[in-house]
Amino acid sequence: MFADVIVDISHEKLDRSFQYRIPEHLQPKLQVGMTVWIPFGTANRKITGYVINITDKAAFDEQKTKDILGIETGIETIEARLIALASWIHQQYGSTMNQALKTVLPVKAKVKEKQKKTIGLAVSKKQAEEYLKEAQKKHHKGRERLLTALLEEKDGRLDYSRAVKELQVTRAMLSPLVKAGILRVDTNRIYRGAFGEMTQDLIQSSPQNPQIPNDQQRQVIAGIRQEMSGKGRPCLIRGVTGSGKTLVYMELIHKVLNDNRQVIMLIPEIALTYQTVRRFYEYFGDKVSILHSRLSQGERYDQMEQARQGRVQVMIGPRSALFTPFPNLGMIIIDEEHENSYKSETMPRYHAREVAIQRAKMEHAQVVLGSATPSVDSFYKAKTGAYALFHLSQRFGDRPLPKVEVIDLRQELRDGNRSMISRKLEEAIYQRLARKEQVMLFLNRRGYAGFVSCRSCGFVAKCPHCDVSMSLHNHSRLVCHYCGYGQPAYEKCPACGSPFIGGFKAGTQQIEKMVQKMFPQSRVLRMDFDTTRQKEGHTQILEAFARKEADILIGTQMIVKGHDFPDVTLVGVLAADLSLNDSDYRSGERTFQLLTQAVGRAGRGAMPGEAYIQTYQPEHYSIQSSVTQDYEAFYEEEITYRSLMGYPPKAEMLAIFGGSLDEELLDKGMNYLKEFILMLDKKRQLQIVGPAPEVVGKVQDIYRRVIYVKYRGTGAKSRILTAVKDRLEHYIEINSGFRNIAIQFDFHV
DNA sequence: GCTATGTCATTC
DNA sequence: AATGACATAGCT
Repeated sequence: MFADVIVDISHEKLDRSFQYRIPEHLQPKLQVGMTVWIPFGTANRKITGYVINITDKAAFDEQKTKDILGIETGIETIEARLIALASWIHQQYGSTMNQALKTVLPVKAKVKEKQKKTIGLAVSKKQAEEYLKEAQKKHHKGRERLLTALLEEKDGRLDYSRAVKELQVTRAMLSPLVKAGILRVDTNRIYRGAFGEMTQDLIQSSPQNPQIPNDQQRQVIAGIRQEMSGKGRPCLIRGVTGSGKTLVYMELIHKVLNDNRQVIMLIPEIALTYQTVRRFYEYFGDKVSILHSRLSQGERYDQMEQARQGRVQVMIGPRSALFTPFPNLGMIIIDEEHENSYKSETMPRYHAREVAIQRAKMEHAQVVLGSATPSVDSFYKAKTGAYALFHLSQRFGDRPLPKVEVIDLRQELRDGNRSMISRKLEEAIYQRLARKEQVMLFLNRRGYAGFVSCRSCGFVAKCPHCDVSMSLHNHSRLVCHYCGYGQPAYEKCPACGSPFIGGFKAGTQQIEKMVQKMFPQSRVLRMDFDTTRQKEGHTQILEAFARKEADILIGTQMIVKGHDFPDVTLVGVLAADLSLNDSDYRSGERTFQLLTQAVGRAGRGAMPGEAYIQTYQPEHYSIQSSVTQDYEAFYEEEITYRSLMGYPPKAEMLAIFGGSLDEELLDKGMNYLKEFILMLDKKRQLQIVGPAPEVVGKVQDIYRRVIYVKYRGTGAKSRILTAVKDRLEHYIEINSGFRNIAIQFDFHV
């Protein structure tokens, strides 16, 4: 018998399985998913590996096949399923198997003591100085660098990895010195500190009487139960804000727990507030455990271990909670499923929603998605019957929606008001201040706002081929980040001739200054990256605002997610255009979601709320439908646009990112890739867009380019783009020209 | 011709 | 990632 083993060394060249013989005494015990000790390399050094397959067929020269040394115990069969999931992620998203394993098995960081290598002098300082002089005479530059550095250190020793990096010390220059007895290389183990303590105060809160679901909630619960015993499709709940999705989740969880199965509930990190957590503790007591980003590796492992041993049954947390090793997983809930924090931005670039659906399929569990503003992708799947769709339309206590008004900033300009705050909004803020109510001013900026627009008529410079906003480069050229199309910047608006055309600049700091000046007697808080840098800065500001230590809160995305402020009766969106004109085909979708959330912040308490949306494009459907809070209307417009332009979900799209220090090399490489895809695509089924500079074209001296490959038509049957990705990976591997280019793949389906 | 250093292929 | 084999530049 043989076992295919993945070695525990992260390097692309080792990112495949190696076959080992299973010694007879291990044959009854060894299973797929287990961790084993194996001899590796010419020196047969002892390392760990993961068994991903067991077979009786030799796939390698039997003469050279080595034996498995032993099984690493303490890691059970739940891992086997997770390793299978890692394998799916590896295939689907084109990461290395190791990267996939690392995301799926956080366990690995366990007690694995780190080894630290140091270089030290084996002779006295005086002698070392002699050697240094000798080295200088002989022009042994490497030795000179190393010896000088060692003599400068107090204790005469250097960190091995640092020496390699900073002094370019190589093995070749080190080994003769060690042999000659001048230097010594020592390895000593360093152990991790003890596990931190979990906050205990929550656990003390006693179970509360659960709320009773209303008719509509009961219907949804029954509907999902029915789907579970039938087709078991993923269920999407579209529930307007305040319709009580959480209660539905809790009831569903309760029923799954009764079947002796466990539940994973994903929520965006930012929504992981004390209130949410508390509510679950009150209902489920210590059956619930929470993962969050402030947990250390050890604490994280501790939580996972509790889940494995069945000491907790519900795991709540962000993306990474998806990989909780429950023995009998029954349900995965993804709240706020449209949030883009569910998308990983590092390899493997997986989407938690897709991985959740795959894991659920493999473990026969149910997926439940919930959102007030579902992603276009998910709603499309629900419309086409791939998902089951449910609605929650009744707001708690029949509270009315806030009154929403759109303010045309073009008109403001015509009337001579050139500030960022319209007269109407100014007036409304005055009223709230007088009534001692609170105001939130929202700047829906997202990263870079490099777009160009006309403040007089609302014209936005868009790419003629891709219909997304172009970005201004060096104040002189407009560039499309999808296809690379470029043109000189406008001096006058091509639509109305106005000279008021240019880049859009607006920062929270300027707004703060202006508001402070406009309302000198008011207390203003600002929340953005700068003010939340320090740990807990985030919650500190929100808590201060909740305690009414300020009248006006100014901020970006972070202020509109998840937090309830009962005394906020006015929300102002300062420039809806900022997210509307992201150079991305999803900017309309994101704007609708952000506006809906922002509007929902007004009037959460007893007093009715009001919202003002300022914009230069009042007629845009994303803005119009957020006024009426009409998701379906928005969806219909958006899906028409996606269909027309060939964007997901109406088409499949593969993004190929390239990064390199050498711009020329990068451009050459990316063009080669394009040629290669064209050559593969004999039937002309694919559309290749780019290469183009990424939105942020250069980061830390690394130039970045992107190519998009579109395939019109969707469905699991079409594995065309995956095939393209596999061929590209191979092509990149065998061509040495790509050695200094980092390539990443990302699917938009 | 020797030594220090760089580069490359190999790992079941 | 770590190792041994091989290549090459600069010295004696």
